Amino acid sequence: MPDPSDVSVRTIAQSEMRTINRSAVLEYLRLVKAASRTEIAARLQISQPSTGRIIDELIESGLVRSSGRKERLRGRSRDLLELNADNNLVIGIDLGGSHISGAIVNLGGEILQKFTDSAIGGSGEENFDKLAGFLRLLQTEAQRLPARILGAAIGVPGILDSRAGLVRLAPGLDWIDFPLRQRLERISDLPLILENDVNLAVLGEFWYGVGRGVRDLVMVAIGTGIGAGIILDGKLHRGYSESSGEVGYILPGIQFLNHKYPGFGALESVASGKGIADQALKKWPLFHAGESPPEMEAVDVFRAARDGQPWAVQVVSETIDYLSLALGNIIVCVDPELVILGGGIASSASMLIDPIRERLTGVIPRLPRIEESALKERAALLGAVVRVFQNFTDYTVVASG
Amino acid sequence: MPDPSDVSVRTIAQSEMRTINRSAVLEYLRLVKAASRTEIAARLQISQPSTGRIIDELIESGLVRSSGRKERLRGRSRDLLELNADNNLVIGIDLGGSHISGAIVNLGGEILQKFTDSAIGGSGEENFDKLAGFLRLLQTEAQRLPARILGAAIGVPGILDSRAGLVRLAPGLDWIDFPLRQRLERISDLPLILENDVNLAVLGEFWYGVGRGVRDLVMVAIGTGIGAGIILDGKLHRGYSESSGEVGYILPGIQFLNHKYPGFGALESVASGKGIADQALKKWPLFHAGESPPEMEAVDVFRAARDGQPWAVQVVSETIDYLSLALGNIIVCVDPELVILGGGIASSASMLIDPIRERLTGVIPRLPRIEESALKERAALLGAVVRVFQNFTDYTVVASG
DNA sequence: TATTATTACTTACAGAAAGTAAGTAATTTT
DNA sequence: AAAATTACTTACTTTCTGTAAGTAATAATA
Repeated sequence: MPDPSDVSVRTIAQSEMRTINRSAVLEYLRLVKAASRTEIAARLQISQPSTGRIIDELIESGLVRSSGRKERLRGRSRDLLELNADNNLVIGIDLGGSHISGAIVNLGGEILQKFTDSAIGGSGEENFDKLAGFLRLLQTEAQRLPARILGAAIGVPGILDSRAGLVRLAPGLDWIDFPLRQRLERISDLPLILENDVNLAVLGEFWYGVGRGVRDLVMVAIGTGIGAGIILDGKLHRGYSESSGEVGYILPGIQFLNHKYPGFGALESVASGKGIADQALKKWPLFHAGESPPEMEAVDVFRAARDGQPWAVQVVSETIDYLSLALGNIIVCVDPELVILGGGIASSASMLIDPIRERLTGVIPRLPRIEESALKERAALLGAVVRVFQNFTDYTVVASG
Repeated sequence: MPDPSDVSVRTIAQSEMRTINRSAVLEYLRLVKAASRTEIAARLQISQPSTGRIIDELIESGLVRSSGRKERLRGRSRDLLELNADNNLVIGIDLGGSHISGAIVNLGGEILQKFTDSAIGGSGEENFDKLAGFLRLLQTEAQRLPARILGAAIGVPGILDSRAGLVRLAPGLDWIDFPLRQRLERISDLPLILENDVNLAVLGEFWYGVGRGVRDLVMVAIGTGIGAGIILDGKLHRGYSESSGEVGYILPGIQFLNHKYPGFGALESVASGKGIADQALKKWPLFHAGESPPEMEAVDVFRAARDGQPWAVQVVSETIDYLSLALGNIIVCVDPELVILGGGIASSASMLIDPIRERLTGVIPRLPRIEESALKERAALLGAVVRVFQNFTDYTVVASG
C-alpha cells in the first residue's frame, strides 16, 4: 500500500486556469506563426474576451507582439499576433562527444551568434572549464544585445539527475556524479537548465525542424555514441530514472548478453561512429593483406562505400542491419508517428533511410515515417530555446524582464 | 507548416476545473483506500470547502460513500470516505489466444461472477458469436444485482482503431478490419470499450496488482504471443497508430531481418508459448533419436527443465536469453520503474526473473524492478474496471445512475 | 463621398468555481 | 461539566471564464 505522501495527483486552482490557457495560446502561436485574436478564440475554444485578456498579458510580458501585418477579408482587418522572437534570447550549449558548441538563439529559432571548439575529452575539470568559458562568453555577448535573456540550457551527453542538478554519468566528459548545476551557478545567475543532449535535439526538431506538428516522435542520434530522444503526446519522455532513450545499449543479438558494457553499449560497439570505424578496421585487412590501414572515421567508411569499395560496402551494410534492428525495436515499443535520424552521421542519413525502410517492411507491423534531421548540428542549440521557454512560461507566468 | 485545424492544444474552462479536481479526489481515494475530507484537502492542496463540495457531489453520484468508520486523534473524529465499490459494477471480457473469459467485477476489484470457455480460434464469425453470448450472459446476470453497471470493456489480442471502433488486426481471432463496436452495439446498450488485452492487463496491475502507486511501468505478457502494455506518467501509452507494445515483433538478432512476419513476430517465433513449444520440438529429437516426440506445450517444457532434462534446460535457457534481450531493449527505450511479467507463462515467471536479472546486470545502465504478475489471468478482467471507470469519470462528470 | 454592411475587438456585467475566515459539531482532556 | 482540540460547514470574497452588447475599422454600395 503506497504511502499517502507519495501520491502525485494533480489538482488545479483558479489561477492555474489562466496559466494553462496562456500556454495554449503560446503553443498555438508557435505552431501557426501568426494569428489574430478572433482566430485564436475560435480555434482554442475560449471566449473572445478571455483571449483578449491573455494576449494583453502576453504583450505586456514581452512574449508576444502585434506583427503590424493585417489580414483582411471583408470587414475590419485582423491584427496578426506573433511570438516576439527578437526580444527573447536563449543561450544554448551542446556538449558533444568530441566538440562543444554554443549559441545565442532567439525565440524564432534564429542563431544570432555561434561558437565552436573541437577539443573536448580531457579530464572532467578541463571539460568543465571549457564549458564555463563558453557560458561566460555567451552571456557577455548576449547582454550586449538589446533583448532580454530568458535563460541557458546545456545539453549533456549522459544521464542526469535533474532534481539534484547532477550529471550521473557522462563517460565522454569524464563526469561521474558531477555537481554541474551547483558549479555553474557560481558562474552565471541566469536560469540554468541541464538536459540530455539528444533530448534537446529532439525538442529542437519538434519546434523548428521536421517534427513540427508531430506529437509522437523519436529522434535517434548517431554520433560517437547512439542515443534517442522521445516525445510522446507532445511531451518529452524522460523515464523513471531519466535514462529513457539510452538506445546505445540495445542488444542486437543474444550473443551480446555475454559482455558487460560500462559506459558504451552493445549497439554502440557495432553501429555508432566509433563502432563503425572499429568494424572497418577489422574488415579492411581482409581486403588489403599486408598493408597498414589508413586513418578511419565513420565518414571515411561511408565515402568509401559510396565509391563501391567492397570492404566498406560490407561494413555499411552490416551497420544498416544493426540500425534497422534498433529502429525496429524502438518502433514496436513506442509506436511513434515519426523517427528522425540525426547526430554526426546525419550527413549520411540519405544512404541509410531507404535501406532501413526496405529491411523493416513486412518485418514489423507498421512502419512510421523515417526522416533525416532538418537542423543537423543545430538541433540541440535550438532545442535549448524550447526547453528554456517551456520552463519560463511554466513558472514565471506573468513576470517579465 | 501544419494546418491550424490540426493543432491540438488544450484549453480549459471553468467547469473543467471541477472535473479535474474531482478526478484527483477519486484517484486519491483509490490509492489510499480511505481518507477524510480534511486529509484530502491537505494532501491535494485544495481548500476544505472545495473538498467538501466535491465529496458531496461524489456521494450524490454514488461513486463514493462514507465508510462509517472513524479515525480519532484528539478532537472530533474524521469521517472516512471510500470508493463505493459495491454499488458500481463493470463487465470485463478477456479474449485470449485460446480461451475467452468474462466477469462481473466491482469497483473494488472483486470478481463477483466469472465465466470461462476454452474454445476460441474458429472463424471470425464464430468467435464473435461466442463473445456476443458472453456479453449477453454477463449483462443479464449483472442486471440482477442491486448495483448499477458502469459499462463493459473487452480486451482484444490485436491492434485496434478505437476511434472507428474497428479491430484492425487480430490474427488469433481471424479478424481483419472487423467492425466490433458496431456489431456489439446491436447487442448491448451499455457503454462499451474496446481495448488491447495487454493494455487492460497492465491497467489491472496498475490499480489492483503489483503496479499500485507506480507511475511508469511496462507489463510484458507472454502467452500464445507476446505483447506489452505501457503506462507512462500514470497514463496508458497507446502510440500513434495504437500499436505500441507490439513487442512480439522485437528483432532478437540481425538474422531475423531476412524473414517476413505476418501476424506473428520474430520474438514470438522463438520465445512465446508457441515459440517455446516449436523450439522444444526441434531440440527434443537431438536427445531422443528415433522416438516420436510427446505433446508439447510451454508448461511441459518448463516442467521438464525443472526436472533437469537436458533438452528442456537448453530450450528454457535460450528462451531466457531471448526474453532478457527483449526486456533489456524495452527497458533502455522507455526506462520504466517496474516491469511486470504476465500472461500464460506467468506461472513460470519465478523461473525466469532471476536469470533475466543476472543476464542484464552490467549490460544495460540501470535495471528496474522486475516482478511477477500479481493478478495472473485476472489482470485484464480487473483492468476492465479501470478502463471503464476512467471513461465514466472523464465524461459523465456529475450525471449518475 | 457618405452610408451601410461586415467583421474585429472591447467593455460591462453575469456565472462558476476556488479560496478565506469565521462559524458549528463532535470528541478528548482536564 | 468546562475547556481544548480537531473536523467539517457556512457566508462571503476573489478570480477566473463566458455572454451580450457595445465601439472600431474596413469594404461594399449608393
